[in-house]
Amino acid sequence: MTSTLGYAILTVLARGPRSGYELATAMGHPLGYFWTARHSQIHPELQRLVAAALVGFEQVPGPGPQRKKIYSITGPGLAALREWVVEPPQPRPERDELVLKAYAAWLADPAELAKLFRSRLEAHELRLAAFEAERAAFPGTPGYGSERFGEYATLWCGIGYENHRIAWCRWMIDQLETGRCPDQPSVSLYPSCEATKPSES
Amino acid sequence: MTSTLGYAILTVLARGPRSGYELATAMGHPLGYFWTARHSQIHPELQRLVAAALVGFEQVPGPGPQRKKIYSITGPGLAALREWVVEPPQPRPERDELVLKAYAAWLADPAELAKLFRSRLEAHELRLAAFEAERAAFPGTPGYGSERFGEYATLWCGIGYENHRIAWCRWMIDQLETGRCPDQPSVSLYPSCEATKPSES
DNA sequence: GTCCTCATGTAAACCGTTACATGATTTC
DNA sequence: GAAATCATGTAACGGTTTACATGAGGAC
Repeated sequence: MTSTLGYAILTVLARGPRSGYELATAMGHPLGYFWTARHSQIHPELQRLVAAALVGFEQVPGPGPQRKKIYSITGPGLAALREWVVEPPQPRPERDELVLKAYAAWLADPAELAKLFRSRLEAHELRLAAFEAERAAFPGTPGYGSERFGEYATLWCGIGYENHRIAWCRWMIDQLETGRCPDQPSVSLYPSCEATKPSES
Repeated sequence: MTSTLGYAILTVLARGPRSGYELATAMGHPLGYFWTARHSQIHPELQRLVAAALVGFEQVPGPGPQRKKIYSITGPGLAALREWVVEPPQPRPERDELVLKAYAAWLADPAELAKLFRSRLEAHELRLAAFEAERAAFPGTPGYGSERFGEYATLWCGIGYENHRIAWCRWMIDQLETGRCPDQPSVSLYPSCEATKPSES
């Protein structure tokens, strides 16, 4: 029983031996799009994985008196990873601040909020373009037994997600820019002296 | 400067006064789809919000010697909330265990993994149906000045997300069930005695 | 009488981020 | 010589979950 971070590390190590530093940089691309960790989290976790014999390491003398450790997955580590992959993930609570802001949109200045969503839209469009370019680099769909299948599958997911977000941002911007503003409900404030409060628009 | 949880609470309180208990249950539906918190987190946060004068409360004697507190948003609280809504959200690192498992799919038994994705697909289809039913209950698109616009906008986002997930799960299942399994790359194990290791399929 | 809902809190543990701390190698 | 990169760790802090703790009211 390891934490999900442990399995994320094992997932990378199954692709080949890495140093702690390389693992930390691997948490950037493409892994960083669905799992991240800083080196300050990775090094202690590696120590735990070594203690659990899921991972081993070799001291590699780099140029000079460098104490570089190259970690590899062990047989038991690979077995644990294989088991974990097909287990249902424990549901994590969703926390999406942008959606929360959308939920509170009725309180905001629509022009200001549209500006925020336009900037988010741009970011999603940029990321989509990068993902599309990456997918174009694949000759075809890799088979599931191939290491590259994972990359392709997560890329597929990322492209779908970005498209969904782009559509939503566009819809939000459209609503905020061209939408009518029919009813302005009241906010009941504390101290509860005034029952209704007209909008300051 | 409050935490996002504080703004989530203010977002709910802007819709009307609530007790701490009601706030905790409000973190179920629909808020729970994009922000959650337990009562053990809500009560201390309410104390902080009261200390910051963003929120006030009235002791309401329920039936019997009940010490129930009804919280309301204050003028400064509403002002802070309005400012927060249009500020760009700080980017949170994505952590999606299912996508991580997809990244490690090449190690797994495809039939077992397909089973997992079928169960996830079912869950997304159920949630989509619930969302669609909710959207059908709206007479039309609420204007952005309406309190209900937030509900509609987040529902829109949720429906788009579920559709995206459903498409991805279906693609994954299709790949795992009908896909070919051409190349089986090796895993370099520790101790590094064997360079290649054929698959146990 | 027992269980469920309403109601409010605290404490311990865990996960993750930021900051602190060190030091060699390479590039400009 | 300064800065960037490679390299490994620890400490403090903040946010979140789980568990502990209590108690009234209503339904069965």
